[in-house]
Amino acid sequence: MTQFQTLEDQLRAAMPAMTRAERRLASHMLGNFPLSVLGTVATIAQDAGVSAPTVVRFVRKIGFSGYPEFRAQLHEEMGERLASPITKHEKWADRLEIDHPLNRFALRVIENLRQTLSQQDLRTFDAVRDLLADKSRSVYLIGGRLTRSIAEYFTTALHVMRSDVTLLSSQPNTWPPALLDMSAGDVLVVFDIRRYEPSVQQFAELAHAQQMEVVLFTDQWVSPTAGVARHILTSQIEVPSAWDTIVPLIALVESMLSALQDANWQDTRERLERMERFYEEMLLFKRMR
Amino acid sequence: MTQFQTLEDQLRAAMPAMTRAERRLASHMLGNFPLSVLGTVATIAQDAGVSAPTVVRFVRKIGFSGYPEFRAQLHEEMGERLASPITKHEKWADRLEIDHPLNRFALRVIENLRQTLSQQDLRTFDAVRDLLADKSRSVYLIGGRLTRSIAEYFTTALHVMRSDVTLLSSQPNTWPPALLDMSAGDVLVVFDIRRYEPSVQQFAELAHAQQMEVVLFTDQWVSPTAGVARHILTSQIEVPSAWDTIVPLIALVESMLSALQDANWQDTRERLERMERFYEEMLLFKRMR
DNA sequence: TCTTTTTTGAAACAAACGTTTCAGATTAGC
DNA sequence: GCTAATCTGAAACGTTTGTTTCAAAAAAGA
Repeated sequence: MTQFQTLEDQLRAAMPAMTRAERRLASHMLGNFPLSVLGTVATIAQDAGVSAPTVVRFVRKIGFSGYPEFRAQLHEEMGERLASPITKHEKWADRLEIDHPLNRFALRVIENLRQTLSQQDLRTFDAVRDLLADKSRSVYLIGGRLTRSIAEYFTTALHVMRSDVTLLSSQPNTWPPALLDMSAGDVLVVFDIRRYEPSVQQFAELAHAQQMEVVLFTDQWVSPTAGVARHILTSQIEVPSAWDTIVPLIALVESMLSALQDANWQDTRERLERMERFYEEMLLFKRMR
Repeated sequence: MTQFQTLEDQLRAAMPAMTRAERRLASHMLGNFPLSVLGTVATIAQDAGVSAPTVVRFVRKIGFSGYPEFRAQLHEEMGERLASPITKHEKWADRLEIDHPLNRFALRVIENLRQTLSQQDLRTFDAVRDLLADKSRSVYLIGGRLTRSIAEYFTTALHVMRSDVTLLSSQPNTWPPALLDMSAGDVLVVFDIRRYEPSVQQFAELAHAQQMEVVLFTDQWVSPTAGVARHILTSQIEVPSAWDTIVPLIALVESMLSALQDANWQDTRERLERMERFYEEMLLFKRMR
C-alpha cells in the first residue's frame, strides 16, 4: 500500500473510479475529516447514509486490506499531527550506528526522558518550584543508595540560589538528631526509586508528622513514601540493563533549578557574583602561601 | 461525568488515588498521549504492561461507564482540536505548554544529549570500557564541585560489578595520601566540567606521573586535564540557564555501565545476587529487633 | 423494451472486542 | 507474624464489530 500521500489525498484521488454510493461516502468522509473516520464501520455508514458493506468495499478499493488497516493508518497520521514537540520522535535517531551498545542504550534513555517530560504535571512542577523559592522555609534533602548523588547535586546547585539548604548524611543514624532543627512548613525533598529504602520512608513519615512539606522524586512505580508526600514527581527509569537510568530524574531536577532561577533571578545573580568573588579570593590565598 | 477538564487532566488528577498497576497504565497513557489511547483495550494493556481488566477498571475509576465511552470522549476532544481550519496545523499541545520552562529547558537538554551521542567516538568508548573491565587494575574516581555527585553515582554502580573501586573524598587534602595506594596501570576517572578546578587537574597530573591511566569525562570546551588523559569523553552541556546540564554526562556514564555489564555478565550477575542476599539479611536483622 | 451487468444493502456469519468472574498474589492492619 | 482486605491477571463470557453472502435494485447495453 502506497504511503507517500495522506489518507485525505488518497480519498480524493480515488474519487473518479467510484460508484454512486461510494462517492456519497467519500464526500462525507472528506467533509468531516477526520472526525468522521474515527468511529466504527456502522457509525460511518449511518452518518454517510450508506450500508456497512459499502464502507468495507470502499476502503478495499483504495488499497487497504480491511477497515482495521484503514483506521490504523488514520491513527498513525493523527498521532503525527497531534504530537507535542517533546513527544515527537526525532529523525536523527536513524542516523546513529544502532548496533553499538552506546546508542542502543542511549535511545532507551531518551525514550524515558521523553515520556517523563510529556507526562509531567506542570501544576505540580510549579507548586514545587514555589515551595523551594519560598525563603521562609528551610529545605532538607535526602536520598537512597543510588539517589543520594542526585540529592547531593541538587543541594550543591540550590546552595547557589538560597540559604538554608541541607543535605542529610548518608548515615540514617544521624537523621533523628537532624529532625530537631526542622520546623513545620519546612520542605523535605526525598529521592526514592526502586528498590525503595525503608529507612528513607520512615524518615519521610517522621518529617510529615512534624508538619513538614514532603516533595517526592520517584520512579513510575512510585515509592511508598508517596503516602506522606504533598507533591510527587515521577520519572520513567527503565532501561535494558540490570540498572535503571536516573537521567530523567536529573533532567527534572535541572529544570526545577532553571525555573527557580527564573523565579528569582535578581537574588540568584547576586549570590552567584558573590560566590565567584569568594572563589577568586580563595585562589589568591593559596598563591600567597 | 464532568467535562470541564481535558482527558489528560482527568488522568493526572486521578493519579493519587491509584493502585500500582493503574499508575503504570496512567503513566504510559500520559507518556504517549494521545497516540497510546487510540487503540483497543488489548493493545493499550499490552503496551502499558498491564492486563485488560485493569484498563477497564481504570477508566471506570475516573468516571466513565466503560472503555467505549472513554474512547468517545477522546475522539471528541481530538475532533475539536483537529476540525477547525484555524487550528488544523497546530500541534496538540497549546502554546502555554510549549512555553512552560520545563519544556523549554527539556528541549535543550535533549538537544545536548543528541549532540553528545552523535559526536561520541565509539572506539574511545570501547577502550574505556575495556580499561574498566580489566580487574587487574584498580579504579579511582574524582570529581569537582558539581561533578563529584556523578563520580559518586558511577562509583556506587561500579561497586556492584567489580571490586577495587574507590571514590576520592571531596577534600583535596586527603588526595596525596591516597596516591600512596595507587599503582602504575591503575585507572583514574576524572570528571571535570567548567569551571575547571585546579586541584582536580593537579591531582590528575600527579596520577599521570605515576603511570596511571587517566580517563576524562568533560564538556565540549574540554578541561585542561585533557593534557594528561589517555581517553577523553566529551559532552555537550550548555543550556539556557546560569548552570549547565550534566544529563549527557550521566547518560554516558550509564551507557558505560551497561556496556561493562554486557562485557562481563556472569560475574556481574553473581555479585548482584550476593548483594541482594546481603540486603535481605540486613532487613531481616532489622525486623528481628 | 428486455436482457445482462453492475451496484447495493439486509441478513448471517466469524472474528475481535470489552467485560465479568474468580482464584492467586500483594498489601495493609492488627 | 499472622490475618483480613485489596489488588491483579488468566480465563470465560456475552456483546459489538467487520466481513461475507445473496438476492433485490439500479444501470447499461441490445
